[in-house]
Order: sequence, then structure tokens, then C-alpha cells
Amino acid sequence: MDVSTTGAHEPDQRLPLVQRKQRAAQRRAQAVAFRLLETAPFDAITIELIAAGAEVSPSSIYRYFGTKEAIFLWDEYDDDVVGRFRQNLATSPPGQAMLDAVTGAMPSLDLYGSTAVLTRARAVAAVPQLRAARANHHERLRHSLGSAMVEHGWPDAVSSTFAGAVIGAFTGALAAWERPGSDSDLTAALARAAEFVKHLDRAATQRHSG
Amino acid sequence: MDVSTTGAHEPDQRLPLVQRKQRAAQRRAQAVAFRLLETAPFDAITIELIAAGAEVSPSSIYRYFGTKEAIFLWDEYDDDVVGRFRQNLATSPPGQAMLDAVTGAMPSLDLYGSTAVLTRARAVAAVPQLRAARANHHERLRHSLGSAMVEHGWPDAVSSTFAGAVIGAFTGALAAWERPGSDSDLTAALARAAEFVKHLDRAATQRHSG
DNA sequence: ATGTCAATTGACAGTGGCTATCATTTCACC
DNA sequence: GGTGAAATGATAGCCACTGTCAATTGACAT
Repeated sequence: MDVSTTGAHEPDQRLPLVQRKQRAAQRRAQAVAFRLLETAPFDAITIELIAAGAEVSPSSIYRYFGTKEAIFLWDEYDDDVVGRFRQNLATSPPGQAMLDAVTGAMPSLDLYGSTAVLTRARAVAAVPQLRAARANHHERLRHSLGSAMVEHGWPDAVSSTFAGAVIGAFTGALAAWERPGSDSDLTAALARAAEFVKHLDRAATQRHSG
Repeated sequence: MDVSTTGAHEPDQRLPLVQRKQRAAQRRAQAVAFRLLETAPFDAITIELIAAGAEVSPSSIYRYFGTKEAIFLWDEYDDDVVGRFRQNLATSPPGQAMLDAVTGAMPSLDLYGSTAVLTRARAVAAVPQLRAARANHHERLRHSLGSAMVEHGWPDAVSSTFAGAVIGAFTGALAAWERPGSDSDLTAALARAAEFVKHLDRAATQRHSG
């Protein structure tokens, strides 16, 4: 059984077999979901359809993703970023820590194909249910990032504001990039957001000593 | 049949009977919904329960609100604001037009009781489904406000940015106000947002002549 | 290798949000 | 009042999602 159908980065080579199979199934499910989205509207794509395509039971799909929207929103990028950010905070100010985390985690961003990130961005922009789900997604992310900062001694207000601003900056940059008319590329969009994040460092450190 | 169970403002005295009954039913349904929310979690409140309490069929509830979340999010305030904003734009710059609209529409804000606005703000903050739905709610509102400006000759980019900023300012102010610890009152929170909106006027007119 | 135990899986049944449809009722207008 | 159009409520059905339980799988020790 070829587990690496979706060419992924597999730094999970040493993970137990069970978890490797889960990740593979998740990736298959997401790939199937987006492939279905090319020819059918969001509402017409049932969990059963996705489960069948990924060769797992609907039960497992719900265990993996929790909601239908999460299948489309899920990636390993966010987790990767949070982990790196938390680590970087030990030696860098938050802005720099975030930049390093974002760029370092880039390999985790390949979803199921080269144009996948753009496809997803457009899907999210077009489907109200996905936009709504993403709002909560961002909230969780903001909480994770904020917690990491609090753990490293930053005040609560500064942490959540910083995290919110970072997420907002990247979301805004990606929204502009995703727009059909725009001809800019992903790295340019991310660079613009990064420029923003750099300024945040100064704002944060202003009210923080250690 | 006493239609004015929920003491509302009834400037709809001249509306046809059908629509008056609809509004009354909507208000009843919302009142029932929030009353149920005092003793039960959001997920435990079924449409059937609300429908029974409001003495209408579940079918009508769906016709009135479309979704369960909308029952909690619905008010006549937004519509009122949009209408007034559109009118004010004929004679005032957008910032002033918005301020007048927001304050002028205040009477439409009484939902089903005096503490209702606060109750709702806390409910939205606490229930993820409501937060997600509100995000889409805001999008529609932004679109309405932006369209009104475009109709009055403002450029598209300025309009949607302005509308987005206004909504963001009020949402932020209300979020701070809603927080359990805060002791500030609603008018103070709205004033803070209004202060913000005033500055937006300058930003908008900078790139606009007529 | 093989047995054991814990964790994962898939099948099943059920709840509730939401849609579509259609006969019945209600109201607006004449 | 009578008439036509619109609102209502009842019914049936789809699908996302949850809980449960027996069967399966893989991790680990012998």
C-alpha cells in the first residue's frame, strides 16, 4: 500500500505507524475534498463522498477533522508555526521569532498540489461557511500564539494584541493575493505582511523589559 | 391577541397587518430564544422549542431568520442604520453621516428588554457558532454600507475600507464593553468608537473631491 | 514469532438544522 | 363580502454531527 500518494515532506518518518497512517488518510481526504470542489459546489460535497474517496469510514473523517469545514481549512502549517514560534521566543523578540517561524514552516504548507494554497484561498473567499469557520480557526491560532508569549513572560494584553495583528496582517496580505485580478505572487504577499510584523516588534518591546 | 408583548417602538404603525404580525412574531421568537439561553446551552435550544414558545411553526421561524444563529443576531438596528446612512450621505461626509445614523437609529436597538444588548454581546462572545455567524453578518453589513457610498459617488476601495473600519471600530468597542470586568457603559463605548469614526472622515475625503 | 492489552476503527442508530413541497389559511384589494 | 395572491403549517427527506459498541489493529513484552 503506497502511503505517500500525496507527495508530502514526511519529517514524521519516526512517528508510530498508526499516526503516519492517520496523517496520510487526512491528506488523502483533503485532496479528495478539493478535487470534488472543482466540479461541485460546497454543499453538494458530502462527508460520505469524501470518506469513500479517501478509503476510510465517515466516522474516521469526523474523528480526524471534527467538522466538514475543517477538512478544507486543515493544514500542518499552523501547528508548525506555533511550535517554531514558541521555540524561537527563547532567543528572539516576538516579531523576529514569528518571521523565522513563518518562513521555517513553509515546507509544511504544501497541501496536496502546487496550486493548492491558491485554490484553498479562493474557496475560503467564495464559501461563506468556510469564511465563518476560518474566523474561529484564527481565534484558536491567536490564542496559541498569545499563550506562547505569555509563557515567555510577556503581558497578556500585549501578547494577544500582537498575535491578533500578525494574523490580521497575513490574512489581509493573502486576501489581496488571492483576488482573481491580482498578479502578485505568494512570496511577495507574505513579504508585505512580514514588513508589517517587523514594525510590531518595536510596538511590543516598548512596553516590555525582560 | 396582544401583539405588543415585547414593548417595541412601533414606528411601523402604518405597515400592513401581515408585516406587523411578522415583526411581532420575530420579536417573540428572539425573546424566547434569549430566555431559553439563560438556563440552557446554545446547542440544547432547538428551533422547535423556540417555535413553540413564539407560537409559530418551525417553518415560519426558518422563513423569518434562515438560520438558528440569525435568531440571536437579528435586529432592526442594522437596517435602520443603513437606511439613515444612505440618506445622510446626500448632505454629509461619510463619517458624520455614520455618526448621525448610529445615534439616530438607537431606538431600534431595544431587543426584548433593557439588558438585552449586553446579554446578546456576551452570548456572541461565548458561543463559537454565533461568533462565526456574526463574521458573515458583518460582511453583509459592510457591503450595504459600501454600496451606499458607491451610489453617492465614492470610489469602491475607499467605500469598503471605510465601512470595514467603522464596523471594526464599533465591534472592538462593544467587545471591550461586554467583557465581564469592564465597568464602562454602552454610551461611553459607542463614544470611543465614534471618536474613531470622526478621524476616518478625514482619511476618506483626502482622496475624494465630490 | 506470538500473545496480550490498549487504542483505533467502522457500523449503527439517533438528533437536529435546514430545504422543498403542497394544501390550507389569511389578508389585501376591489 | 368575494376573489386572487401571499403567508402559513404540515409533511417528508437530506445531511452534518454525536454516542456507543463490537471488531480490528498495532505497540510492546516475553
